[in-house]
Amino acid sequence: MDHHTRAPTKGLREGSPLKRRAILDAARVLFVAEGFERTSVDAVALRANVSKRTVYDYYGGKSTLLVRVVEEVGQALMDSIHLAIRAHLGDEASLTGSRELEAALIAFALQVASSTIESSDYAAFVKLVSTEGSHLTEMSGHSLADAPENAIAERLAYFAREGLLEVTNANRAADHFVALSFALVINNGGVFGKPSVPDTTETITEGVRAFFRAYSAR
Amino acid sequence: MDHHTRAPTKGLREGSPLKRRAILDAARVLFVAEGFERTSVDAVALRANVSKRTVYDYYGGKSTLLVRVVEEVGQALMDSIHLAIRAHLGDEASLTGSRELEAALIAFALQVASSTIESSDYAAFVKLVSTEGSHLTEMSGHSLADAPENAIAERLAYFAREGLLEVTNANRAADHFVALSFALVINNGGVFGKPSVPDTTETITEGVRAFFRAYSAR
DNA sequence: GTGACACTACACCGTGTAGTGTAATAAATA
DNA sequence: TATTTATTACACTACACGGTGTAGTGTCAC
Repeated sequence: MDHHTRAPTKGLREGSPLKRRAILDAARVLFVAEGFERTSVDAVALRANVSKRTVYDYYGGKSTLLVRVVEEVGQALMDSIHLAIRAHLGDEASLTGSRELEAALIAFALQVASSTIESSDYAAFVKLVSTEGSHLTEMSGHSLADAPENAIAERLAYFAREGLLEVTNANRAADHFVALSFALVINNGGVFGKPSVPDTTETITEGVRAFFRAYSAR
Repeated sequence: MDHHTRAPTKGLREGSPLKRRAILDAARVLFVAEGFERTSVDAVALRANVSKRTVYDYYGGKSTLLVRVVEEVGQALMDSIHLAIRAHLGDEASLTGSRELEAALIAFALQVASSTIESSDYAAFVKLVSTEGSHLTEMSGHSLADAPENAIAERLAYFAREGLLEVTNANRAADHFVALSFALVINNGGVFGKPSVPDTTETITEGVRAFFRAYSAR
């Protein structure tokens, strides 16, 4: 894993890793909870038990703080997905039958959902990115956007090659998979912000089942 | 800023319907394009060719303006959906075969998408609501949230009764329908804000096809 | 001690912006 | 024409917030 190693802005202080963490954590929580615009730098400093000046000395300003937060959470999501793929959808997995594959897909989606989405209001974070994303033109890791879906698409193509799925367009299939599982959990029950909060496990399970009905090789 | 929030119908001026429209239209366009926070009341007044004072005389303030905009667009969406349902999924429609139903579902989704979603960046509007929605606790018409999905669920249940679909939970099926069609168009290609902009028609068509594969009675 | 450094506390600036008060003016109405 | 009403133009308040400069304090190494 390559780290920054770069000088994005000048005259920043290195400081203690603990304070860096505290600031970044505070920023993430507040951005997610209140939104980027509504979160003041003072509030971040207060929550991190750090002076406002230190926030500016560590990170260059509010916008860079947002960039760092997005980078970090995006990376966490990607790691989580790759981990879950290795755990349930790897090449060596003995997914010989249709039932096994369905179960594996469900397990995969459940693991990703529980490890990242549910924790710390990941849902709100995605909204944050898609909303405040206009401030993120300078995202170093655009990999954030494509990587997850690409990874899933690659696996689906693999299972298609194995004769377990019927997939003509892997990327679209991946979009459908995400739409039926994670997306449903994130914006709860549809695009029109419903208030109902059904069981995440059930939502994911049924979503993946529907995906499987649509894409399994008969 | 924690003052009042209470003066919905008190001391407001009636004024001319034209100016009301102009103000509301300007607010809608700017809120959608720039976001609620980033839009100043001055900008709204400027765009509506009206003095800022008039904006405050007509509507009570910025937040009420947002509420009115959300109410209106939500209503437009609902009307559009009901219209499309009547046009393609009505009881009297001669949907005897499986192929006809699939085609009708596609036509329905395409009509809703083209009449509301594409026009005037409805996508951005949905994001606006889901983001600034915390300011909308006092939404008079909560019908905005439930109605669309409920209407779709009702139709799906009907087709299930007719033996054309296999649906155990109509509401969940409706969620899946929306997720595979409108939601995919709105947040383009997945939850992780992809930059790609494929054809809306193709996205909708393929999404509904996938839905049909998952829910058609074999 | 002395210096180098990290950090805080705090005052401060500039700016953007919600919201109000009011005088002047245009338009409708009597 | 006189009066009332709608609307504008504009000044003005209040305030939140991003960002900076700086004085002072604690800490550690030499």
